[in-house]
Amino acid sequence: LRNRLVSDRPGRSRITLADVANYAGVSASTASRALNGRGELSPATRAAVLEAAAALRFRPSVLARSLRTRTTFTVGFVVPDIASPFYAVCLKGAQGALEEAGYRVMLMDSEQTPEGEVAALQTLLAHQVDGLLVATTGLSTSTFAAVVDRATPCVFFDSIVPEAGAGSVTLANGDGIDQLVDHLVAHGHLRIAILAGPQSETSGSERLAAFAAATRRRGLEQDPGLVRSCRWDQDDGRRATLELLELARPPEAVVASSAELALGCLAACRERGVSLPDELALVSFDDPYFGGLLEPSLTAVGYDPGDVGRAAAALLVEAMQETGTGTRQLTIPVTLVRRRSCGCPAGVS
Amino acid sequence: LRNRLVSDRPGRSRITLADVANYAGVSASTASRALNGRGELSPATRAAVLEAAAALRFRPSVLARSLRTRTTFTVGFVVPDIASPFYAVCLKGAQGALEEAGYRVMLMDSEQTPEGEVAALQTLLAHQVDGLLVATTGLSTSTFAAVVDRATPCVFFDSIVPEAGAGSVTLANGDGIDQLVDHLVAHGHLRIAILAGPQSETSGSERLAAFAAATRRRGLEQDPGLVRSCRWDQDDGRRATLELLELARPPEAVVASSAELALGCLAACRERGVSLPDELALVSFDDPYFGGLLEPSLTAVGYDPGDVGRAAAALLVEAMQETGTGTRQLTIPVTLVRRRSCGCPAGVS
DNA sequence: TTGTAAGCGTTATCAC
DNA sequence: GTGATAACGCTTACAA
Repeated sequence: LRNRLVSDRPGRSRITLADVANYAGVSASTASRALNGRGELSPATRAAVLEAAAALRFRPSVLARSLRTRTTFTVGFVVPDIASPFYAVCLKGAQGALEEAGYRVMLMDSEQTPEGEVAALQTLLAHQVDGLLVATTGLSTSTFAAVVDRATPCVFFDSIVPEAGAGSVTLANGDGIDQLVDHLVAHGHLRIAILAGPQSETSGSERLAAFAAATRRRGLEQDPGLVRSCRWDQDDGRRATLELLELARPPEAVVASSAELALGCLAACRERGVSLPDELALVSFDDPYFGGLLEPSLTAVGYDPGDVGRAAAALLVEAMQETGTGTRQLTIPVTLVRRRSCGCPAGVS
Repeated sequence: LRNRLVSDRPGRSRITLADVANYAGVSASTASRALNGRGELSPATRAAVLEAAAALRFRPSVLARSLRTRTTFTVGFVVPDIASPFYAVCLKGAQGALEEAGYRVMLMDSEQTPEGEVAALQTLLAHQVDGLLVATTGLSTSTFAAVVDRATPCVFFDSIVPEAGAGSVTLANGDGIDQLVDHLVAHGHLRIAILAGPQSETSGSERLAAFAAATRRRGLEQDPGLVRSCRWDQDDGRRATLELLELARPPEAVVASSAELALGCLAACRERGVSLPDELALVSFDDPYFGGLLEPSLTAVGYDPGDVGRAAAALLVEAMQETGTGTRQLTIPVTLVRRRSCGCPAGVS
């Protein structure tokens, strides 16, 4: 095992396994085995290779390895809008869990459109990602199937494609809305409006459906004018609230389907001089981290979006490792945080 | 050019260029040329290849291509905490600009530690990213140089490594702090404290330095006890504020170096029953999107973090395409938004 | 225990 | 114009 000089590498950009092997005086395959701890080989050779690799500061080419092994240890992450705190925190949770399992994440933003989402999935598949984590904007089962082959496991979170993927993680949308409506009823409200999100997304439609069911069950007023479906953005919430306030008979209370929509509602009320919670009660699905510092402080059902990301990542890792496990559905629970926007006195929570 | 039957593909996972060539009745090299529009070839062959590719739903292997061409069209994005709205929005801006230029982004979270950052950079380099976008936690020039080879262009944003990289994008930290201090002085405050961020990061140290210079220039009180350096988290801001409030002579006003720190200050004041802005004035570097809805609404210098990401991405794309351009420094301007936490009357802005 | 050789799916350099 | 052929840097039978 003589260390050959590491000469004749003119401008060659990268140190390769061959260089290491050469330096250690062994063949490339032996070097590979030593580095990966596969196969039996003499402690001496192993040590020599390891030393060579260290001396040369060898960094294996992930590309070459992936091409050969047909696995990239990369997962694709697709969300409608990464600037949204919810998705950003999901991403952080997922990234942490994936990193721990040895996976890297490639991020794509679908810009809230199905076309963007399809493009994102195609790009990711062209990169041969080992798995997919997606919060869909509402792809159909058939569209999804046409784009993503069965071989690449996919876990949906927040918003799902029916009968597709290796699993899904969603929030307890129904339970959360129930708690919100119940709480408003406890405050004596009978005429409650909802700021609903996009109906193409699971969390939009499930929350609206739960609202309809809950208000019916409670015998509350059923006025179609009280249901406003819009996108998740703050300004959409603002506009929808403005419309509600202009109704001949405005609502007594509003359920916002997300923190952004609640903020929009707050903004609209401030604009119109409507005082919360006296003239209008407000509760929200999503408890933003500054919820307690708003005026009035926000009553909401909360949860940790990081849990959603972590759970989805865990499911995906499982699906990527064990082949052909049945699809699993997880639900992340939510809990009510009572503050002042609903009409509760200060200092309750 | 007879279309050969596409048979004998048993369980072969992927459709390759060879399949397309075979289907079109040409060689792999011709197929490659047709698909990439390189070299001259007869319109008929080109059409045949394109048709074959479409018929077979051919998706070239990015891996193989990258291995061969030595370019991945992937850039690495490293931030201390992707759950932070600032970085999330930067990411979105950068991602959009990069996507447009044909690049994908691989995300790494350094978890606010130098070790995490080094590991992230190494992973990214092992993936042969074409470029790097990093918000450093404060790596030294030498550490950075030891990890990242000169061949991979790197653009820093928000926080930089001195004398390294192909460029940088920072906020107008000095100007922003000046505006904040000037405004508090205009309100008549002489004893002003600062909630400073980590001094290892550019935006932490520049803001503190600017604060020291501005207060000195204005002849304000220079009390070391009024300077609190901590991490960016809300709870750190809360704790630091609590300490300030317990001083024998508490400050009349506070400059928070970030939105998170301002929220922490708000929380601390609420806890202690200190009323803003009467007992303590507060201004902040960073205008969070809900700044107008807080109680009191927050006076702050604002900017669009997306601009930071977009600018950094533009610089990087330039650096990746033209070789050896000199390093460029960009500064994103900030503007003062007057609301109520500073002592201004309602409805100013 | 170690080496040889084939191959992963492309692109590039030559000939023809 | 088009087709062999040789890399790109790695892993893995199969031999030795």
